[in-house]
Amino acid sequence: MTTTSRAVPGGPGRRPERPQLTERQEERRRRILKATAELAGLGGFDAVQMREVAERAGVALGTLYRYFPSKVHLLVATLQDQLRQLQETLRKRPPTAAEPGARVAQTLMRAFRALQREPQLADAMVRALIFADRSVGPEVEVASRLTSAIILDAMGAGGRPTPEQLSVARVIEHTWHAALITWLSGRASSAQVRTDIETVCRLVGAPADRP
Amino acid sequence: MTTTSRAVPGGPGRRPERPQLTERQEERRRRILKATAELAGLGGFDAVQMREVAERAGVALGTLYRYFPSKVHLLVATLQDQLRQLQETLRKRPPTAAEPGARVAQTLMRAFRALQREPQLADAMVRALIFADRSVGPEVEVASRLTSAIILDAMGAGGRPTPEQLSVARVIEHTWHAALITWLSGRASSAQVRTDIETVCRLVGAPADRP
DNA sequence: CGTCTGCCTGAAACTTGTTCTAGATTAGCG
DNA sequence: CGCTAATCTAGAACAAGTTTCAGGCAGACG
Repeated sequence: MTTTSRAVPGGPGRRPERPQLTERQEERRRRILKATAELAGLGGFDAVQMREVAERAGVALGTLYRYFPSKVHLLVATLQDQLRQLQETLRKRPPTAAEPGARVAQTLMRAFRALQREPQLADAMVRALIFADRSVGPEVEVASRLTSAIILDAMGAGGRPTPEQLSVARVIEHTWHAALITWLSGRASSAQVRTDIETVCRLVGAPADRP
Repeated sequence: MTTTSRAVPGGPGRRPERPQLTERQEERRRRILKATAELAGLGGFDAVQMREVAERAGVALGTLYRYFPSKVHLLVATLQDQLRQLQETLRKRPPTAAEPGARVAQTLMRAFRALQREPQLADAMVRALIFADRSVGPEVEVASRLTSAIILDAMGAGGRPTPEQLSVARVIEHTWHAALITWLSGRASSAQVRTDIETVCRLVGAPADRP
């Protein structure tokens, strides 16, 4: 048993994230993520069962685990996908409000409406994100960075945000996640979520350049 | 199979929370929670294994499940215990700062230091809290209410808080939970947690009577 | 073309949360 | 005390995440 360092498709190469993937491998990966999103959309976190994902994606169970080392990894990767899509959409149609705080609120409410259309998918992704332990650290970090970037963009702090702006964005991101959790677990209405989002955006002001 | 409504010790009686419990039963319940806290303190969420808890508590597995219908229920009950203890402590030594925001920050930092002493226990309880699904709704609600009460107390809104104060407390509670999560999953340092707490308390001001 | 290495498959095994069953114990109660 | 229903115990059984293993296939390289 030498230092095998079993070559995971998802990456021994450290930096290049996901190094060179064969065409067929890229294809497999896509099928896995598609199957995951389908099942998640159907029944949430619990409905994403690894055997079922593997079957739908037409890969062996072992292969699924080679691409994504755990169910949480798989779902966080799915979240990354969705966040990137959202980022695309926002780039095309940015929020229109004048105040930074209002723009952030507008952006998050848009995202929230999208999640409301697929509450089960939202459940799967968010639960995975917050349940993730240290072993998923890097992947969660990527998702978190995407979220922060979306918020900072809405704040108008696109390029080089100040430390203060970063702190504010963190607080907003935290509130966003926690509000989603309470909504998903049925302890808060969607109206309550809206209130929470508006409250935090209003209170912290999401200032673009305030000293 | 009639409408058995299997009489769980934890309560068919709805309101009285946990109705009349025999001495022996109360004793069992204590042993279970003790074993849970021990295991959790040792290795966090994953180390709390139902068989092991049952064995340490000296009860059968079936009994454990009769008292706490799932691992998450068990850990949320443990959290409730700890929160009540914290509340006691705070009643004896309330925060000293003059500003409401500062008092909240002081209170939360005190709680955070306590958690830092038992990071694994914190891991188990917090992960359970946020991972809880609808079936744990009532228990999570209790824990959430305890947390809110602690924050509102620190704000000086003890008796009858205004809607604005409730919103603010919600945002603070959300940030608190989310900050803990990022700390527990190793994506934020304890210094970062302190910053987040101070940021949200400062930004929202935790106003005691502001219109 | 043949071989070699690494990826993929199918299937079984293992782990841990959860459920179920049969029998022993206990708590209430007449 | 003796009866009844509820509770507890020991242990098997089941479900889903994860690991492992033997063998097949494919592309790289000589």
